[in-house]
Amino acid sequence: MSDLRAEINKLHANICSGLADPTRILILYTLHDQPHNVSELAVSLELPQPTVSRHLKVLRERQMVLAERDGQAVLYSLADARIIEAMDLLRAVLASRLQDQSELAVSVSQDISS
Amino acid sequence: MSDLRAEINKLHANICSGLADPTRILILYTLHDQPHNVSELAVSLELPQPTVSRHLKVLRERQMVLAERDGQAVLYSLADARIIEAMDLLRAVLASRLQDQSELAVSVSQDISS
DNA sequence: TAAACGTATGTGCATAAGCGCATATCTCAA
DNA sequence: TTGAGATATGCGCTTATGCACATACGTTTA
Repeated sequence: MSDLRAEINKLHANICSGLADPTRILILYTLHDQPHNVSELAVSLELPQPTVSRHLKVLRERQMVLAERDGQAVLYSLADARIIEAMDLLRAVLASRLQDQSELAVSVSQDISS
Repeated sequence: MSDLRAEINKLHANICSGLADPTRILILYTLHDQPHNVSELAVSLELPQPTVSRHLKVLRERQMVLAERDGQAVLYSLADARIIEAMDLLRAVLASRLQDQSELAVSVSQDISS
């Protein structure tokens, strides 16, 4: 494989690792609703402010969110709505998986009781 | 937030962490072309067989690939094409980002030379 | 300029991830 | 049933990630 492709895959993996945390997923969906500053997020997500700030740093470094100063606060917003689209697709994959499993569970319990 | 939502976000993050590695991205795109067994992947990706096997385990645990025995070999295939759709969307996000940066680079160099 | 507010980061710690190597396990054929 | 091929895993190591706490930094207002 070419070095260029390898480099692109690294960047791609880097974006994906931005998604690979439940708190950051929550932050991204929250910012998709509307922009928020750090302390708003900390309150509504019931997390310590430094924790939120650190997660936002991860997302900012990957340019998945935009940061804009607003007085003493910093307003964060989603950088690209396609990130949400991608997450929704993965949620759909997850939903199918869970449905398969629950159907399997039902058929197993029917099998046991017959 | 409800515990259920938190649990779903954990599962969601778990799937995303399956994508958060350049080698696994490569494997997923390769399996999207067509199913392959482990040693085929190891040869074509130029990686040690144990490395490929371990990455496949990660993907298998998350039910992102399917494994089917085929004689002595194990044939792996992509479990859900929407995984590729999601990755393509994230690649598009990445492409936009890189394009913005290159445009910025051009405008900076024009600015310097003027 | 000092105090107050909002945000970011340094530090220490615990846990998880990735890799290379050797080796165990499974499957088929002789 | 033994050997060869294909796949999976145990082990040791290094690096990366997430968190809590304290604290530093930046901005506004008094």
